[in-house]
Amino acid sequence: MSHLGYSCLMAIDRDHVLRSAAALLTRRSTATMDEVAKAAGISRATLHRHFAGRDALVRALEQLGIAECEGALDRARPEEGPAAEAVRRLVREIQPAAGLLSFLYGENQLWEGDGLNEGWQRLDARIGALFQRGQRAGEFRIDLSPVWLTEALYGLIASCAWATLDGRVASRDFPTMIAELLLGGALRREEP
Amino acid sequence: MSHLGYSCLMAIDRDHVLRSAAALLTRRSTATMDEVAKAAGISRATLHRHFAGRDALVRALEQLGIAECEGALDRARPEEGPAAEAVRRLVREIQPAAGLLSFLYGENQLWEGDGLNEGWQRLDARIGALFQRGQRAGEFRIDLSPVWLTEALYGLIASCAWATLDGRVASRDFPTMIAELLLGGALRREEP
DNA sequence: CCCAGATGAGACATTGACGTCTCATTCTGG
DNA sequence: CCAGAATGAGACGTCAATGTCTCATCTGGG
Repeated sequence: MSHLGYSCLMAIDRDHVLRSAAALLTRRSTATMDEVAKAAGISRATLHRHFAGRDALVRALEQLGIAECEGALDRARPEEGPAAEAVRRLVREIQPAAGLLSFLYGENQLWEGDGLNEGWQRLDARIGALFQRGQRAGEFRIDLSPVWLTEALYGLIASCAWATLDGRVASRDFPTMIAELLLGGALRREEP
Repeated sequence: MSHLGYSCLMAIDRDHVLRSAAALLTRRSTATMDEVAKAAGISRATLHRHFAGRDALVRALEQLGIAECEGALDRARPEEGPAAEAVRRLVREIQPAAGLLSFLYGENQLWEGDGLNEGWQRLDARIGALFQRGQRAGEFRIDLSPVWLTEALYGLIASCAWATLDGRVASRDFPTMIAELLLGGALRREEP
């Protein structure tokens, strides 16, 4: 029956190819299929055996990004403890996927059609619920909607990932910069 | 001598074409030269008489974006009064250019080469100076660098412009959402 | 050893966007 | 009204990326 599917060898390779592509496209989102193949250390023919075309590759990266986000969200335990601490945990857990996310964020092809992947909606709902929980608990202000806070979180992640690649922000500061700005803002807190 | 240049008529048209292109590319950043021409109500031939090619068009849009930002910065009087108020004025003044900026923000072609337009460096310096002024005055916290605050401002503008296009954020809330999040953060302030 | 599956290298056609060109038509200022 | 400038429509040619195909080679399990 093996003529119908792929051997187990291709499964592990596929993941490696996917991650190489993510790393490359994070830097140069317009990279050629040729460059993607080279970056993964395989030939263009083999790349096409894994992914039917560029579109399929981008869709697979989208799935990977969604899966990484959901994993990060799971590990962050968003229902547990103060909402602010949960946000800090989430940002910390999501950092490894930030590059991939910033690539996907700029891939308009994923957003303009009506075929919006429901994975993003699930994520939006879960992150929005976290912010809402913080509002209900009196931790977060209520004049910024959960939807906007979620959107702003994505935007800050993409910004910081890009600034990190350019060396304008140190990689080790990533979680602090995002979480502190998102939670506390630029204004200095009153002394207690 | 008119065979060497263009009549004054093309000058006003050029601006109209530029703004039509900005409006279209804000929505579909991969729009064709054909679509750009149609959106401006002119033929592709005429579009090429104004801009040598797609690259020239993008560069012209970059110049327009820089000019709009510098104008907004001038009108916001960043040296005047409390830094937080200056930031609020800046965000309000920059809103009309937000769509164009979010397009430019995603145009990697502008950033990856070493031919970075010095206009952006001027803007970075001016906005960074505003945040630094706030830090020196004790208004802003010092654990978030001016460079990062500037980057975050760009990111929030792009996020909010995009969310506005999709109807997830109301256009009239744009200045408040950005300025309040950037300045105050999501955490509820202590009652004084 | 042998063979099926996987790979690499490369040729090939296709496609979509781009840039250039021509020519008839329209507009405009004198 | 008229000459020159500007425009629209469209026909090309070009080019880079893509997707498909073939064939020689490699590899690992039986």
